[in-house]
Amino acid sequence: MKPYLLQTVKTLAMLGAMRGRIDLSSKELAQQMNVSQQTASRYLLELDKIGVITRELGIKKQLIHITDTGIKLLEKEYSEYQQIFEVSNRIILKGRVVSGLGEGKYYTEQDGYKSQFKDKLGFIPYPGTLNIEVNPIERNKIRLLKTYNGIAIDGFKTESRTFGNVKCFQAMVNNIKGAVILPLRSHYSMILEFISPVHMREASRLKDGDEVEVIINIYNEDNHGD
Amino acid sequence: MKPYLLQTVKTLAMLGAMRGRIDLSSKELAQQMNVSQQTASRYLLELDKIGVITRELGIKKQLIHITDTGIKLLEKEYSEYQQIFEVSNRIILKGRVVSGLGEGKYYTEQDGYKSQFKDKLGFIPYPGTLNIEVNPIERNKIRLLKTYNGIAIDGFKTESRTFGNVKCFQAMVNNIKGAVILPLRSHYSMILEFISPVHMREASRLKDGDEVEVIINIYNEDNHGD
DNA sequence: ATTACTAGCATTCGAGTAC
DNA sequence: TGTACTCGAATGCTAGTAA
Repeated sequence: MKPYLLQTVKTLAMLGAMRGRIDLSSKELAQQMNVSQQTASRYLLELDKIGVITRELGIKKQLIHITDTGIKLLEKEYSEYQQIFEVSNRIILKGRVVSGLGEGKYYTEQDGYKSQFKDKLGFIPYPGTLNIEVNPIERNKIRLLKTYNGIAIDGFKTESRTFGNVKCFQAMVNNIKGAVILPLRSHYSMILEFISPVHMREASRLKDGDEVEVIINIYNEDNHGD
Repeated sequence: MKPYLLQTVKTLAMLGAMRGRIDLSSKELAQQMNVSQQTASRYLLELDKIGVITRELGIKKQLIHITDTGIKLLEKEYSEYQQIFEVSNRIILKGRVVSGLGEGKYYTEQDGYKSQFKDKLGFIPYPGTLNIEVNPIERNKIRLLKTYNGIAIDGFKTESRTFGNVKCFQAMVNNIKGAVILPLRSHYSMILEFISPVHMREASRLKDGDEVEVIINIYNEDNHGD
């Protein structure tokens, strides 16, 4: 979608073309958008061609109506602005399912962690984590996520070794509730580890390379750490 | 504002550049926007030039942050989408009662305004205005409000000075009918001034810091100004 | 009145490439 | 790696104008 066409549909919507047909000449649209009459005319032709609006040419102006395709376009744009301004208590990011080294299973089976997961998250995770390689462009969101306190899971010691502190955030993948786990001290990683009461790869039919959306709950904005 | 630049700022905002600096290369932005690296680089240069973003060039990527100017741009766009989807003949917003500088009393006592209030609003306001500091998250609604014509109150001159044009909207606070007043030419303000036939602080037992809801009547959608 | 074509100018694009 | 310049091609713009 060309940006100027999107702006045109938006302008039409603001003039009421989403709710019904509006009487509009290319000259009027041109004035509204600060372009020439010819350009406005071309915009309308292009939008018509790609099925975003319907037109009926009258003897004078034209009757313009935004189609469902056009409405979907606007809704998508609107929801993106909502994400920018309103949905600040959660972070949404996309990534791909990848295979880990089996470490996730080892960690989630430790009683020291398991009991805390049950107490603080309300579920005992299925052994193993779903590793999600976050889309490179969204790694800034991981950095942002790390500034929130989240749910603290304390480290502990066993006879053989030490397990470090981690923090969790309630999260959702493919409509299944769970949590993402972040090690407190770690190098910068683009892999998110997701745990849930069920076996994700089975319940959600996920395999390596599948793209998933992770919705992470960060509770509130005052929850900043560090 | 060129449409493609607006889209660029929106993309940056979705990547978190409104909340803080984000690490981003022109190549990554290019992928996100489906343009070439060169074009993305130019977009960033243009946005920097017009003061919409700030950049810090690092050894690798660049640190990008959206300025207040850029945020205002996005807010304007967002409020226009709200207008499209939230069809309503009124704007509801919340704020807190704050103290003014006594100016409200001075203005509401001017005969030049008083007579027009009586004619056009149907009441003579109690001397003084109830100043309401609008909840920051709802400041976009004020911008939206400003795009409506409202009820025009003409400016006038006295021997000593000039009083500017203002516009009003019928409004309600704590179930008491009155109007909000907006100066026609003014910098961006988060303070709404509410007038009514009665002394609001007394009739409604309001004091500084109290939260109030303001319901503003904008009549109809064709009532746009400018 | 309109819409919208054509022609030519202006802007924008991306490949190549310097740094 | 990066950023960002040059420059030819592609796209977009408007004036003139036909219908």
